[in-house]
Amino acid sequence: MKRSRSRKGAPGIVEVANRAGVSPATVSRCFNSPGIVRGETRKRIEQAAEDLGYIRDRMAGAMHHGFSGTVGLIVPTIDNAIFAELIQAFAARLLQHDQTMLIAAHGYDLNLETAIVRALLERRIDGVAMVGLKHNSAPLEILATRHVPVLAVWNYRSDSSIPCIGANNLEAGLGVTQHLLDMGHRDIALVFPPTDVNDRAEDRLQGALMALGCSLLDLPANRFRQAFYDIGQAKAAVADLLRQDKPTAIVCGNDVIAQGAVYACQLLGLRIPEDISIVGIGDFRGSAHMEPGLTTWRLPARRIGEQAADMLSRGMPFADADRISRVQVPSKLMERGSVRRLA
Amino acid sequence: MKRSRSRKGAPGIVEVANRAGVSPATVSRCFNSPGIVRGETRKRIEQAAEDLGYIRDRMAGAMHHGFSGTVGLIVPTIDNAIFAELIQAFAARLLQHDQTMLIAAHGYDLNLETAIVRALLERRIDGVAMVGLKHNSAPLEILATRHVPVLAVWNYRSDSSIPCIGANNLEAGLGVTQHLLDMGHRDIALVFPPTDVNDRAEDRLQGALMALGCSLLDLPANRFRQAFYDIGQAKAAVADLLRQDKPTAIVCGNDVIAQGAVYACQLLGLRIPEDISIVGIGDFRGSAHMEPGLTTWRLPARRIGEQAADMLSRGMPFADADRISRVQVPSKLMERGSVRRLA
DNA sequence: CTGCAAAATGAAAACGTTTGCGTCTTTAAT
DNA sequence: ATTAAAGACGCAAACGTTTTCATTTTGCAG
Repeated sequence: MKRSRSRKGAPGIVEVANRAGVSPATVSRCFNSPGIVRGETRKRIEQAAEDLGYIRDRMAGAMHHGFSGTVGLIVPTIDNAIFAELIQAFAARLLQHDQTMLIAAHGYDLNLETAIVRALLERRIDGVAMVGLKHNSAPLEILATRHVPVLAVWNYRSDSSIPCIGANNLEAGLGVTQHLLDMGHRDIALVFPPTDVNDRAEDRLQGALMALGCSLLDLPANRFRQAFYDIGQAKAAVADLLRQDKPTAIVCGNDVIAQGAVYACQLLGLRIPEDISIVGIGDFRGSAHMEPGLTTWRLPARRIGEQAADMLSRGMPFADADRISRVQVPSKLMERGSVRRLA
Repeated sequence: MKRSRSRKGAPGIVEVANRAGVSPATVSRCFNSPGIVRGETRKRIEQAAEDLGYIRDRMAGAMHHGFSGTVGLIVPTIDNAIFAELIQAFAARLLQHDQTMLIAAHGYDLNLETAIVRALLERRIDGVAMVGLKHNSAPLEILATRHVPVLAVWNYRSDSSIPCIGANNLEAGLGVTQHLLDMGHRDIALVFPPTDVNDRAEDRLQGALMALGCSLLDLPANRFRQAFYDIGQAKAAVADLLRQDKPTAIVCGNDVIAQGAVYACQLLGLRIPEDISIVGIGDFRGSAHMEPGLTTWRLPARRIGEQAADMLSRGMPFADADRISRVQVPSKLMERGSVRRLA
């Protein structure tokens, strides 16, 4: 039934060894610690490997020392501008470290994470990066049991229970809202996604409310809207918001929502920033080129991705029992044209 | 130096076997062909596996039958809306088949593909999907030698040399341009990326020229611009184009370029579609919600991704020497508001 | 030359599964 | 009840590396 793959044309380490006139052990050493084989021998081996088109089998190797050279990345979604830059940077940097990336998306369904973690573990990943600090305990426990390093990316909290690298999202929410206040805005609406499974949004919202000096409940009904990270949905939500009495500015949970907000304004014939100001969070690809350019909070996705890859590639001495390593990457306001200064 | 991972807490198949009072062989069978073990025995084994938190090691298994349960996906870029939907769909469907995805991007540098293919092969992928029909021979040969199934995704050509699944990009380029002609436009400009390493763009451009009934050389200097798939670059290119004598419509190589074109128009104060019409290709996430909605050619990314995953998961009997399977998925014009009918 | 430490290499035992080939039960047919 | 066929299961040999330990070679000082 299951026809076993005839690895006919694929030479193994022993074929290389034979051709080079050495033992398989030496060939293995030649690849893993080139320093300990004699120069001339190494030349011969490399030549033989080259001739035969040898490609090592890391799985076989992984059976011994347990390292597969592959790490996992778990994101809420790929189908979206949000994590694109992160994923790309992570993958690219990993490749430089001679590692590869196994990626999976759970679509903001944290329960799916358990299945995903299992699937990754079956492939013996050396470590895993997962977006966000909020996770079910099940997958975390499984990973802990196997001693697989876990790194939370994207968000930073000084009191996170797992190692993390990311920006301070509270600061982001606070920052953009404060900017609006600084520009003289007093009537500000908020458009955010549900925060129950999204700690990034949770922190941003909290930061925004902190700047506003009030709680969500204090907010007038028409100064808050919920929308997933989806342009169409955000557009609809904002359009609905704007059809009633308008605020002078809108804080969007991220740039995707901001994009939807911009479309909503265009739909209603409102000019930005003359009629209404908009700020986003994230500074995704393209946000700078919008008309007007979107004022937003820059989250250094590329840097986070690269550094996460570095951390996971190294011996990764983070989370050594008592000391959890937490890295906060700097983020900052990008002032562009979508905010108007009020008298 | 390299502290070997103490897989202390990780039970193997033999621990499960002991606890269930059977041999490892039976446990293995219980997972791979549940049908051939007695119901009562199976229950006991499953219980034991559950208790111990057993997670099978597919690498060990892969050493025998050669299948790792992982397939590769090679795309030009992740950092972009273009392939996001494809990647997401591919990964999600793969997960349903109990497979995982190893992904890598080459950034439109085909030479990098060889290194990527090697990296994937070292992990013993069961198959690989790569965007596009144009590839160097080196990676293709390595894959062929190893009998690893290859599937080109995204573009379709009836005469492709490797199995493929995708839309007919020539038809796409032809279709949007013809639509413009049908709407009365006669002065049309083209904005496309370099076509030397991008067969999708190549086909689209050819289709557009076909509709126009001329070659690229016949085109007036100010009716063609080159821009990579980057919003900022496209915006600049189109703005440059529009500052001189304006065409009545622009055909964009894809929706990313179209987005840049829209921003360029907004920058110059041109209204769409009153002052100028714009069409894209791709129908990416968000294109439908723009103001006005972008008229574009819908490439069913989700469907391509899912079907590609299905093909690669099955025994994949495509490319059986003489018979190369080529799947063309239907694509179509999405008429929205960015094109104006001319008198 | 001789002898010895250091360096280079080889032999073989892992690693955790799968699977072909037997053996021992069942079940069903006579 | 007897026997054959089918069904369950166990044994042990793979799979392609890495790594420990032992052995051989090399370099060098005496």
